[in-house]
Amino acid sequence: MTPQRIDRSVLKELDIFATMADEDLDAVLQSAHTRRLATGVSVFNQGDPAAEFFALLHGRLKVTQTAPDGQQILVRHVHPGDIYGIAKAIRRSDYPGTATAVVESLTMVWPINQWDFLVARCPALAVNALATVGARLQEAHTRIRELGTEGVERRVAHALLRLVHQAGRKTDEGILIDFPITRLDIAEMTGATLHTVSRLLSAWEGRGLVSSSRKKIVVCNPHGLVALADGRAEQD
Amino acid sequence: MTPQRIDRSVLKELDIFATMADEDLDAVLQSAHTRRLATGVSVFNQGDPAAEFFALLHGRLKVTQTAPDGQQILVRHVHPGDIYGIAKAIRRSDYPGTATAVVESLTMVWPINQWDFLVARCPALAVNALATVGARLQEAHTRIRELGTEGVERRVAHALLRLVHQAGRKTDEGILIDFPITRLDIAEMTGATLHTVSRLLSAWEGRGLVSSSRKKIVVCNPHGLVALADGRAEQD
DNA sequence: CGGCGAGTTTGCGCAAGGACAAAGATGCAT
DNA sequence: ATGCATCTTTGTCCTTGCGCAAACTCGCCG
Repeated sequence: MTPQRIDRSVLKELDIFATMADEDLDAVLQSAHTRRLATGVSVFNQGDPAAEFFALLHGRLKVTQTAPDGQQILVRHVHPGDIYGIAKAIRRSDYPGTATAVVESLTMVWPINQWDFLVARCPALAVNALATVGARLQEAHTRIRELGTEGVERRVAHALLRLVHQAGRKTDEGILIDFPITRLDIAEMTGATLHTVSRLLSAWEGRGLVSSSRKKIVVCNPHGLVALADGRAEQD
Repeated sequence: MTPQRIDRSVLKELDIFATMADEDLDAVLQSAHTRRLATGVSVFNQGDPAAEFFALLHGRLKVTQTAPDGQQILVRHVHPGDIYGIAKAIRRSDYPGTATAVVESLTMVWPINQWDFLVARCPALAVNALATVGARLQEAHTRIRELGTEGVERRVAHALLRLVHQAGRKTDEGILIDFPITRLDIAEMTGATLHTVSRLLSAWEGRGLVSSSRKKIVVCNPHGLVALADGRAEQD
């Protein structure tokens, strides 16, 4: 499938471009192209020279980071409308993580040198990017606090609620996390082992809080999960 | 002591203003004033409406964040030359944490409404702030990785090395962390208890890695500490 | 349609480090 | 000078959740 024509209106969906004038949007479109991503394919790898930056149009990505000793964490998921891979904006010359499609996805791509050009032309871009990165920083601090002060059960509950917030879709059994996610993914998000996550989900399933199967999680009782996350013991 | 006259040259020391033209610097100075902070005094408190933003000239601050359940973490230290409290830049109307002077300090202060004004006048400000926040985000991810995958000993070793990097001063016994810091502070930086931190420092002191006393830590053998942080067992 | 690989479940034992407790140092304040 | 608040050390016990091991299930690919 050949890269398709993208319309200005698509860009306006992206927070980062939302405040830009039409002619600036056209300039942004000029230098962009799109790329299809099959499930499991990586957009960039940790350590690669940062040659491009991106915005996700459809699908989902996960961003992981691996330590020298091989230990891996899941940094965040990328959802439609998010920009990502903006290493240049934070003055890195390489990507600090690896971005991988967890479902078939479609992304916009810009050559990295366009960043400075676009920012010069439209300073609001830097301001918007600052807000985006700031929001990520706050979420990171929240995770640090959880990792430092809460037990595994509460951390996993928080992570699940965050996923519900980011990618929840109502169904008749409850709220579905609307992309494939494994026990290992959740373990890497929460600093647990996949074994512990599996045990927790089994226990919760028994209590009717969630309903899960292979790569799929439905939260049946969000209220109960919030109680768990807040550390209030569940009482039936 | 009355607020003293600040010179342009002072601003140029701050990363965030480093690239600005002289007349812009003067505009920045116009709206600024300075404030002395006695040890233990807070500059702003978590949840306060964000009315000002700041840059530290002398001294040290610590930024803490407290969860609803009272659990606290130490988010970071603020060093001379850092800007902080820029809630507005990341579109928050309140401060997400509390900043407290750990030694007598001197800070610059701007009314928050100056932020938009200054950014409009000098877009480089947003670009520089983006780089600063980006660097903090990367550090936060590193901490998340450590918290999720490493044991307490390695985490404390990493935290200590980071402190050495940020505020190390050579002395003849080794590298001194150049501001008062308690076991509890380190515990709140690493997700440990002050008891465990105390035990670790005692053990390390026995091995000649560090030398510590009340609110004071000297790293005697940085190389050995790096070995610990990397998870390579120490062999004498 | 059968096999294989990725993902999941579950059991068991153990170790890291937290909880609790109490005593000891240090230095500031009056 | 002395007393108190803050910070630190150390001991003992006990829980959390990880390590290891093994079986099981699902769905896809040939």
